[in-house]
Amino acid sequence: MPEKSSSVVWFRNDLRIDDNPALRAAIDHHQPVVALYILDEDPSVARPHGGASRWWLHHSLQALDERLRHIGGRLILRSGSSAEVLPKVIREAGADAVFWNRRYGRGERDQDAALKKSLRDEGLEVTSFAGTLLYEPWTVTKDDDSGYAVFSAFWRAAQASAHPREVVATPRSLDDGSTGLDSDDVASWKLLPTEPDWAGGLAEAWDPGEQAALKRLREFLANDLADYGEARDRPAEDGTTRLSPHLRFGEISPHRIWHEVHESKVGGSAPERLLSELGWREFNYSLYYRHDKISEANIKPEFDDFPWKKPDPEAMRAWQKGRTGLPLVDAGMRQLWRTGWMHNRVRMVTASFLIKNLLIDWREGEQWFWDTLVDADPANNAANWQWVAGSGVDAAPFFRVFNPVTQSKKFDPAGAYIRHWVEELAELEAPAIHEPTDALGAEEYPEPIVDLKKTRAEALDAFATIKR
DNA sequence: TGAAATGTTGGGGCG
DNA sequence: ACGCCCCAACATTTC
Repeated sequence: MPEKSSSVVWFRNDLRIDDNPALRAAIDHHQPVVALYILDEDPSVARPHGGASRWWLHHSLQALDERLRHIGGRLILRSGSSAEVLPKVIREAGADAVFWNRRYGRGERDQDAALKKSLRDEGLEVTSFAGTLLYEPWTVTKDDDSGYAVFSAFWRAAQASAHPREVVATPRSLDDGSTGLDSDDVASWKLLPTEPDWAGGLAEAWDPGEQAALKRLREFLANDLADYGEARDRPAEDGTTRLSPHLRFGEISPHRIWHEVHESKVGGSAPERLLSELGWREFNYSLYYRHDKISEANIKPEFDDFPWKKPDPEAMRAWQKGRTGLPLVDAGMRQLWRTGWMHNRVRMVTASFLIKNLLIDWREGEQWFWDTLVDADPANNAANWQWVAGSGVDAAPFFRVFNPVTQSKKFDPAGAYIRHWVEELAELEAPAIHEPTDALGAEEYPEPIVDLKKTRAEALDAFATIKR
């Protein structure tokens, strides 16, 4: 072992140098430092990234490398099984310590635990940190150690349990320990689409990386937080934080957001409202922690008998491409396809439409979102789909069926969101645009592919068959 | 973080 | 002034 031994910081879902406890600990106590990211596509460890997420990951890794170079380091890229690659890099670097921020899926925890044990057995120092969640899922429990099944009780208990830790300072410099280590070229990972290259809209809409994330947070706090409570529901406005993909890849930490919201001068209920959205993220992770198969298995087992419609590729394709004839649904699905993101309210409407008007299994919708969302998150995406389906924990009751026309009149009254995303309807004015069926000028726009009233009734009948 | 059906109330038009 | 009807507005129930 070399005289001056180094440490490895294993980056996973924490692609930032700000408020990164693992990186901070390595720099403070164990220089020189090797920064490592491993592309491990073994599905038994973690769900492989979908297409839009791969695009984001490519740029996020480049951004992290830049940030590390800025402070004197660089990011080493390797691919393969983490269980083999991590020990290999440790040997090559002659490191005797490893630092990482924790992951929460079953396969991830198993892998991390096994690595921690085997590396410690070899005499290495291995330390893990809370970098991704405000509250570790095993710390927010009821008296019998089980997890909470109701969001409000969960969030109350979490907030009462402790304040989230302080943010740790952005390192100004590091002593790079990667000399002589090979790194893959990120381009060789082929994370970007080739043909067709559908990423143009993503590049227009997004700027991956922690600097853009911090900038957006500051802008939001200065300009948008005050009106968040109302504006967040109107998809035509930029009333939401749009931090979701940055959070997904850990380009910003929830701790950073939590503390800056608390320090903001904005009064009223908006700050609390925003924090409760972070709370839903924590809640979803606590469900994921206890239900590893959350994207595959109904949490409520009675939904296993739900009479979903036989596979209907035509309806599925109409939904995916935004050709359902329901303007708000189509606007949302096109925003998703073009930008890799959809406004939260419209996610609820489009999901409700797929599940309850088309009677298509929520898992098909969840998979589509997984492939097309830049913020596709193993906990949030699945838990939110189960929320809409009614099969989840503290989910919306199944009979809560969104009417896409009513929702559109209520939350996009002027039709600005629809007009922006559905070109065929761009000439239509407000009342007509919500139900353009016989409106003049709605060229080439499809008739609704289903009768809302009829399919709603059918969904309720279907649900009645699985009720005790 | 729902919508539709059903029930209730009260004001206004009208004979 | 009264009864009757209509209907909007709101409340409650149901899915």
